[in-house]
Amino acid sequence: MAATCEISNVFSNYFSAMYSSEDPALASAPPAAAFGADDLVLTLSNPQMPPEGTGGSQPPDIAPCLAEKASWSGKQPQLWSKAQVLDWISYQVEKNKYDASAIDFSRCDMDGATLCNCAPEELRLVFGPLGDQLYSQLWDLSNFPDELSWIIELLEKDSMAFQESLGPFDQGSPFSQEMLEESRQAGPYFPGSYGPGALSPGSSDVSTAGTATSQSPHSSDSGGSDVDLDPTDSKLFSRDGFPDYKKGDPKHGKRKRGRPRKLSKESRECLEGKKSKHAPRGTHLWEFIRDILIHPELNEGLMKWENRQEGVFKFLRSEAVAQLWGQKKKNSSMTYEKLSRAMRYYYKRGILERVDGRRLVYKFGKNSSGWKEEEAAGSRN
DNA sequence: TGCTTCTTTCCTGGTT
DNA sequence: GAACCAGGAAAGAAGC
Repeated sequence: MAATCEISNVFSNYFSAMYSSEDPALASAPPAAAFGADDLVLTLSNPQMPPEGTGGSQPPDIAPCLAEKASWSGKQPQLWSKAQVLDWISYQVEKNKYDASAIDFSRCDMDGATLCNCAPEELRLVFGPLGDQLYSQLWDLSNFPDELSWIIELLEKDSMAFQESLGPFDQGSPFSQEMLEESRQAGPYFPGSYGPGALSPGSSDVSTAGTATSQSPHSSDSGGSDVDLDPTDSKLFSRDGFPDYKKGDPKHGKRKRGRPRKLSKESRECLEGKKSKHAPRGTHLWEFIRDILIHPELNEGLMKWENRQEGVFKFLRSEAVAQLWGQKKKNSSMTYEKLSRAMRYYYKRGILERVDGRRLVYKFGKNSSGWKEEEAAGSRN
């Protein structure tokens, strides 16, 4: 199915963007590259906001609430007016604390389409060092929201079919429903907008390499070795409103045990948008894991089946999966160690079974469902 | 309000 | 020594 292939490619890009900390281009890149991924994640969580809150000095849980909706946000850069282009440039200048005097404003009189057609060199000429940053941001704005919207559309259908096939048991497939629910708000849906009109990541000196190249996670992973995110490198998920105390703060000694206190109800509503009072719980780790596994076209390089019939699977990029889980649970400090602890609790409940002697390998138990081929197949028809 | 479930976090010790 | 695994303990979040 062609759509499946495209989803695969898109998610490869998406995951590469999120987990490409080992990408030399990204590793050596200035903060610009990191901003791209950061913005992407933030955009997913707070689509109604500009990629980053404009209230720089506000506390993280308040700032997004007060941020004024930018005129350019939620709109394809290609469609920006001249005024919106200027607005966006101002925003970037302010965000990066950039010296605006270095910008040749006489050459900024362009609309979005013109801006998008600029090569990185041209942007650098006009905006100086900020040019690379702008190019990177433009790439993200031009591509990711649309790609995700498109995936979301498809997965939503997939998820609905899956739930129908499973009946009442599986209300709330976390990967394909809740995650999509969160991601759906990423922005307006522009069918086919990442075609030829979009910025190309293929440019030679792409400072955006970290966010834009479509290097498959497989490429450096021949099965088993962990090419994971550094667990401490939580920048990707650092600005979606988590209280700072969640990150181990050496200045304040050890953290208390147990789950950190959540944001106030008001702050949460502000961050997440007004949701129904009784959102279904539905987000179970094992379901999340299962959904990654039964969507092989989406989980490239994250996990794999060792024995589909037996329900045996293996983590290939354990920390990446943990980060994804953490992102879903709005917990930037999630690690594979914590995730695996939760996994081990499933042994007692028969949701998972031990696989002795094999690292990173687990097996679905008799109390899990939805992973068997016939069940999963039902979700695709 | 209290109980229960499901994590999340921290920790120690063992294994690979 | 690093990464992973196992499991105890404590605690938060959310549903009932």
